[in-house]
Amino acid sequence: MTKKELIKLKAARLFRLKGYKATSMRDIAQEVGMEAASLYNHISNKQELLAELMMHIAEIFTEGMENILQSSLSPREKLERLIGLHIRYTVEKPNAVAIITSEWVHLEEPTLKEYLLLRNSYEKNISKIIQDGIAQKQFAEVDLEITVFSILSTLRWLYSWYHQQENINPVELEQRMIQSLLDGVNIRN
Amino acid sequence: MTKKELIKLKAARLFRLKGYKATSMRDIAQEVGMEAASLYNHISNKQELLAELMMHIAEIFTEGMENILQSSLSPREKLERLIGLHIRYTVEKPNAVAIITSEWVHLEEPTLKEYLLLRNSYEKNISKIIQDGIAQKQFAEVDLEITVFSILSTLRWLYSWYHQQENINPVELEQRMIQSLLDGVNIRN
DNA sequence: GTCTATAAGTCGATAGAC
DNA sequence: GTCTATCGACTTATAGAC
Repeated sequence: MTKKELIKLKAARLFRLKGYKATSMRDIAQEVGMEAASLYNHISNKQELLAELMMHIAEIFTEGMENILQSSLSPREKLERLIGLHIRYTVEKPNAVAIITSEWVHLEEPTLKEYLLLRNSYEKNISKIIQDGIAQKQFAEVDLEITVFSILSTLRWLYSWYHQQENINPVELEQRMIQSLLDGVNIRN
Repeated sequence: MTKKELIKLKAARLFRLKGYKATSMRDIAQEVGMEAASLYNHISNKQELLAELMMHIAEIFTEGMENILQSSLSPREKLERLIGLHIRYTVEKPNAVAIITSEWVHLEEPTLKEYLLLRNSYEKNISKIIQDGIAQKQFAEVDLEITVFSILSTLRWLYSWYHQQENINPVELEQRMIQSLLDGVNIRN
């Protein structure tokens, strides 16, 4: 791991715990074990840290979504994969997931615009999957807007719930979440 | 409206838009139409603004919950009332609802402890309602933890979705949300 | 009750020695 | 590549004139 990667790792944890604005370069430096001035030999400024952390995880989710969309899975299976995607990265990179959910307001232009573009298209893609599922009669005729919002809220804020659950198995969690979220969407028998 | 109420009103909007840490006393003063120093004739410090805004809305939700619990409604009706409660205050006080959801991390002790106490008991009460509904066979045997988390996520983050919907009728929204959230919980026919 | 002036501290970021 | 020293701007909050 390079020094820059270490700095980003420590910054991510602090941004998550205290928020971007409340985290100082001195805070980050202390975690890394150097003086604040030395950070600037590895990064150009504080905003760069936020931008790189955010765009990296945003691109991971975007790629995950593209893989799901390009597959020949059914809408139900696509939704299951999407839930799996969120659980995997919530467990693997909880800090990054927390930051992308809560700290994006502190992004400056032009990165803010780039992020919002990815975010919008991500939401539209979820909407499309559910719409397809309804059209193919795999899902009940639910309220599209509210269902998308509800699923997205649950997936986005999973990190805040997950980190206080200690002995939970990610694989088991995935099964429980799939069942819980899809039973509200799934066609009744 | 007193000057203090006006200050809290303007502060709430800025805390929501920019976050507590990124909002300066000068920002608030400018919105109110006075100098930053003059604010201190009406409030004692910045943290007091956050604490009063947060605890006021927290108590509103706590009282709403108590009214629901003390009623003789069925679990399903209680959950419907709870959804109505969140929609009402999301529409009436979107800034306060946003702040309680996103800015509570910046609360200082002892208010932080008080807030977390209310928050914990609120979550336990939702859990109790759903548990009762399952016991009375009004709800399906859903995964309790995940269902509570999912409903709470959806209700808490409603403000972020609502403020970008322009022509939505709160009464209609309530019906749509009740249907959407409860169909995932409700027993299948 | 509002203002100007300012205290006392923190912020992000840079300069330059080593 | 890390340090010390420091700049200049900004922060919350107070003192005191009016």
